[in-house]
Amino acid sequence: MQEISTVLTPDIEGKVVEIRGWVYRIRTGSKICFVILRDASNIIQCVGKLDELGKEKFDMLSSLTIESSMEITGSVNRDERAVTGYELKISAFSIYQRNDSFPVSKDISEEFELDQRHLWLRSREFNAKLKIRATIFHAFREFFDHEGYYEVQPPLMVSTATEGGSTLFKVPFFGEEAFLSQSSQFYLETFIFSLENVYTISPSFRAEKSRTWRHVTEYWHAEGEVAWAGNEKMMEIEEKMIHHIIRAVLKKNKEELTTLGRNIAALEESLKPFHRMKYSELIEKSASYGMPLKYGDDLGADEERQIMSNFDRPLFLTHFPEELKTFYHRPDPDNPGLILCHDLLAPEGYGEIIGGGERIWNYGELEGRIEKSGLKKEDYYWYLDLRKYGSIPHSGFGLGMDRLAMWIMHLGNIKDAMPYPRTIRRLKP
RNA sequence: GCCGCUGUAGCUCAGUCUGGUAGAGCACUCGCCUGUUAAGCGAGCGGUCGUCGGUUCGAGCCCGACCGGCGGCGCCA
Repeated sequence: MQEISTVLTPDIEGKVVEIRGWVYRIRTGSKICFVILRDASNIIQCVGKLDELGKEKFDMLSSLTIESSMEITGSVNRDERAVTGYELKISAFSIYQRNDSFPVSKDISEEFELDQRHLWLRSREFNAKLKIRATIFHAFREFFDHEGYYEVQPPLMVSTATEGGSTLFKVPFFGEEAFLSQSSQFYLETFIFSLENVYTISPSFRAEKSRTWRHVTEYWHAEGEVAWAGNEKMMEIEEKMIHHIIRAVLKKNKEELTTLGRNIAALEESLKPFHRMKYSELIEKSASYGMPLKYGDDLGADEERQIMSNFDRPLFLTHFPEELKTFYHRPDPDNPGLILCHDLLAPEGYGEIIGGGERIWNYGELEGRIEKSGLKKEDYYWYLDLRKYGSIPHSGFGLGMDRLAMWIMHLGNIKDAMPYPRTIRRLKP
């Protein structure tokens, strides 16, 4: 038994092989039948003929349905007429299951496709997406492991919010009220006092009633926290990390990128050094980017999309005004009113994929910012404790893995970049 | 929370303006076809037109209410 991809090579030509998988397409004539078989690796056209199989076997073969599972034995030949260049001449086959007609066919709406996601995962398109996602997740871990970071596991049921404004999912918790984590940042900060450099990939949940192309209520959040690092250092690390991920995808998934119609040259542009710009500089140049902004304006989806249509690779935007960022960001001692933070905006109109920066490490300063934000000090006692016992300068970041995947695959909606997206109206399948 | 759109066969849609008893393609079943490429040709199967109420001799179509769904913005990753 072998993978279909290993059959599609010149040295197998003329040999007899056994393959197994699912019927991807079937076309029948009265004396000839084409079964295109699919497995995890690829597809191959198999041909069965009446005079070679006999009537009983031939009828059994030609009455198969799309997605029926089977195994096939036959000899392989090069054939320009076959989709993947090789054809298997069927000498024997056995059927695991002949199913009824498959619900997913051509002419399906986006909504129906989402209802049938559990079946749609089998499509060549989603097969390619899942392979690319696997590479992205693996490459992220590989990068930080190689750099000597430790992967840690923060809790997902928590008692406090990280971002002030975000809405939290409530969960009953033995008579108390718990929330699903919207970011592991604060917990990651606790780990650095033991391990110094840490990262995690874990789900984050946001109960906002968002209906946009880049928001979902459950997403994979890759976060890192680095002891002794400043904003500049943090950006250097992130740039290397993104470069590593893109290089891995280009190395392992060229075929899948092609299946998805991704412009590979455009993606390769992002292997070059990223652009860097201060918020104030962006405001000055905003008119020339076709999106005039004034100082103090925040960047919405339309603004980011318009600005990033001017860039061929990612842009680090730094030094935002204090009012635009949440309480834990560290103000710049050299530039009053500005924050030592960065957003990484993806090119080709994709916008924000990372938010990060230096964290306030002075106790009094953090205490003041918590109070100013109208939050209760008691809820954050453990977070404040970190600034009480051996506090150090440190930075961190949060990366939306699904947004990164959406950009790398050049998709129009985050829901198409993940297998089971959760939105305000979707909890199934 | 705000703005826009939508609901007819298993799926994708037409029919609604101009009211007269339900259509196409795909899927499925049967038949034909010895090289198909989301094959083709012929026949068949398939619908309480989102729900409730109203107008009318007559409502998929007009009016009202309700329910469901989609897209976009804000929020951010």
